[in-house]
Amino acid sequence: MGKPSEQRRQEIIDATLDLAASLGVKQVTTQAIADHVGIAQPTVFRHFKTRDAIFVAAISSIGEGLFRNLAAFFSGTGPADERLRQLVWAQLRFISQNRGLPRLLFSDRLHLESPLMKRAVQKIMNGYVQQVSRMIREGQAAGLMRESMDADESAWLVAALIQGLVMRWSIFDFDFDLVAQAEPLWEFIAAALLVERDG
Amino acid sequence: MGKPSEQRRQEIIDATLDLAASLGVKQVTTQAIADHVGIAQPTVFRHFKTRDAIFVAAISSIGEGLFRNLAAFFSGTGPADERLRQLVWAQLRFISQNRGLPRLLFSDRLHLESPLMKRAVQKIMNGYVQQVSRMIREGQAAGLMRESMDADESAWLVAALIQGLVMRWSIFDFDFDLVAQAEPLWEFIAAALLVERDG
DNA sequence: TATGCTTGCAATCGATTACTTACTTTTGGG
DNA sequence: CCCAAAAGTAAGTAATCGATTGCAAGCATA
Repeated sequence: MGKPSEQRRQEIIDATLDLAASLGVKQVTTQAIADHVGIAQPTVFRHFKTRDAIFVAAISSIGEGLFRNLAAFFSGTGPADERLRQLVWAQLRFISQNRGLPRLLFSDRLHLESPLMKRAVQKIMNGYVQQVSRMIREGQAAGLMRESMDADESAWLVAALIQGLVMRWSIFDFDFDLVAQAEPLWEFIAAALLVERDG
Repeated sequence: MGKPSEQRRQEIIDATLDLAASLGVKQVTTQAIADHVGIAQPTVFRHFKTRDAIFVAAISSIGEGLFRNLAAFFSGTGPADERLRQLVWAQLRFISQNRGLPRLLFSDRLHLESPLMKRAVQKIMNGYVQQVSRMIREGQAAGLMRESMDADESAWLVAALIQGLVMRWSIFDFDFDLVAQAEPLWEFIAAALLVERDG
């Protein structure tokens, strides 16, 4: 018997994300995954029923990683505006170190072929926006953020800003420092959401 | 001899965009294009050297359509803030009527397989951002927009907002009215960019 | 009418790839 | 120590798809 199944599953998921980051989703064939893990191609199907199931698991895995990375800011104790600011930085840091994420996000496999993958992403996005919306309402209650902005809509737009930025990063071949964009990004968000202080 | 080449080329491009909108990029096989146009599959290669060249032409075609649609707002004569506001509406209207665009934008073919397609998109994005940046500088000069915001960075972030919104639209299966999102989107942009008026 | 270019198609090639089958090896519990 | 179950593989299947080839038909020009 080879390695225990759970360990192999994770190896296959990691290989999938590695390969997606460096080669793109389409190049992540079951053969490529097998080579990367160091097993035979049919063995992949011992652990996942279909290729699609691998991608769904990979999305979930990276989504969990993201939430683990951001949990401290979602439920921290400091002022909401500062937590949101740090969240932006942490998120860009995480994405810049997990390039498989944009590759999966911007794949037609996700957008049309695989309803399961899409549902996994929808779940992650909904969870994310819910947390950010809560932070904004906290900020509003504390008098730090404008009451005039709708918290839910604003949370979606914060998510959209980051996704759009990541999309630009992907289209321009990862050729600028994503984390360095956190500053102008935060300036924009702050200008939109925070109440005006001093003049 | 059949139809003149230019006409066939456009038919092939239109078929590509139609099919991409309804089926996704991967499903746009040369056979599917041929069926949709009503010609044989090898005939497609009489008009385009490779499948990739079809997508590049399709991107360029839709990019030209976008600029034709937005040109009036880029170079209009009214106040910059009002023109930017109308630009947002016009752009969302255009995209909602050209669903092939998000399908192409969020395809792995674009993001990794086809450097030519990517370059075409980069060119469109650069042109778009340049125009928006110019509008923002106009608004700043007219005292309508905050001098504290960098025009170029802000223009990229406006583009990111729209792209992120469109991405959500695509991931959620086009199941909400994109144009209806123009209002909260503009509220966010206005809060970030415009100077505070009345209290 | 002869010539040459363009558009068109049927047939097919060559390569790729997800997945299956039939079989072997390894492991761990009783 | 045995043996059932899990993990592994080699070989093959079936289907897809981009691209090529060889040839026919139409139109323009000389």
